[in-house]
Amino acid sequence: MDAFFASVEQASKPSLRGKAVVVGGLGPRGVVATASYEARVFGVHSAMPMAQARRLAPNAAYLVPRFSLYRAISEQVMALLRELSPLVEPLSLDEAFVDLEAGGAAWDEESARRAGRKLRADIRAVTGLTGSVGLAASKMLAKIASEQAKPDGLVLIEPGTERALLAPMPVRTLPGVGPATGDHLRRAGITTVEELAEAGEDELVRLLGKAHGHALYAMALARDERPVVAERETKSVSVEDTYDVDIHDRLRVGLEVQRLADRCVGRLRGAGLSGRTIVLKVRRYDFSTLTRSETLRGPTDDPAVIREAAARLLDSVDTTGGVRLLGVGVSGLADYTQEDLFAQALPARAAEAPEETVTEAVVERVEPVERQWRAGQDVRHAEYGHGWVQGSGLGRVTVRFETPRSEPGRVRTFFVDDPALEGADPLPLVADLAAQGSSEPASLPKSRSGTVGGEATSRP
DNA sequence: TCTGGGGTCCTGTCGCCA
DNA sequence: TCTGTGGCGACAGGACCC
Repeated sequence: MDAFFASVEQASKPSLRGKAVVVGGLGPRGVVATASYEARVFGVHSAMPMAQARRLAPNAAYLVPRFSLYRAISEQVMALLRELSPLVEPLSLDEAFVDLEAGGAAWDEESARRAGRKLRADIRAVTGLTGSVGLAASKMLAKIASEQAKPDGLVLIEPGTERALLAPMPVRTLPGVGPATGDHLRRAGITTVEELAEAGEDELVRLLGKAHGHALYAMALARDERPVVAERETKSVSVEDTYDVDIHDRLRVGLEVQRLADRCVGRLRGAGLSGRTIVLKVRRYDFSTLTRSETLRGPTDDPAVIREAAARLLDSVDTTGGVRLLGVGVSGLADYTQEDLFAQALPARAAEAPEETVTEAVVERVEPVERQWRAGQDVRHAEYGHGWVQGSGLGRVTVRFETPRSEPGRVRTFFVDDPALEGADPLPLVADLAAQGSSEPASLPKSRSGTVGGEATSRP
């Protein structure tokens, strides 16, 4: 999908179409998640600190991400991809590999192009958004093709032309070559894919290590045999928070770690998982990051156990000077717990000690009660109808009243505690055919499994 | 300029054990 | 009994991706 988060916001907010839109964290330490193509003209791009983006594009619209909406749209697109093939590998909310051959959707160049064109049309019809398609004989090449196809295009890499195509490209084009590897290679005099291939496998292994060296040499020769894998097991679950201001108070640090442990357990349980290894992550005032981990004898999803482990790990960390980020994670996952095993062995004991208050403790902490209006949030006003928060401050909130299928709307300002104003669910971007003629208001699918797609591979 | 959040994978080191 | 070696799990850090 092209500039996915920003495109969704433009589709749901008519007044933002054709304008610079930046989606990301709006706090003092936020970064850009996605910038619309109009914002990219100013030099704004993903992962850039928000403060810098605001200097480059002061007149852009700055919005917080609405993940539940993106997820719902992602699921619609993933469903379209699964119509093409059972082998769909989601990479993120807005990208996926599809093995067209396995689904019988394509067997040569022409059929692949046809499938790609139809997919793009279907995505537009179902979501109102544009997606780009890269067609090639391997995942690496399909990915490169889809990058070339953006925005709103389709690129097919013809078999036999791969090496010639890759040769002049910068090494950074290849997946897995980031800033560090790119620098490393540049210092060794390697800047293009051709030079990578010429360097030879042994030299690359010497420079980058075994796994990376072999993999990169293969990619430089356009060799990539990795299959499209539909089901991937989760390996870890984690939550982390960056604080607007560094935390110095050791007591507060401890409390935050407990809170994060509870949130992590909430996620773990939500996924029906438990884990053996507890990981504490601390980013200090100077951005140095350290992790401490502890492996238990068996997997657990018990908040008390995970809180205690996280607290022990914190004991071994020096936080003088302040911390800017804390995180708690669990890995070594299983879909059962050590307690389950005990329960099987001792059914009588399990019955006499019913699950105590731990679950409540986890649930209770989730929702803050305070009323907050965040830029981009959907709202409904008793008199003016559906709109979105354009900004808030000084006890006022500014709302623009418009819907995905209306004309750009008017702006009105209210007191933040105006009783006529309430939070609302996002409206669908495209007229929902199923809901038309029914008394139910149109709404997005709440649960369907899957995620969004961009790349497709085929072996013509 | 001042760096999010959620992941995956790889490497080096250390201690234990056969 | 002593020494060497290799495998392996745990742990910490780093690179990368979206």
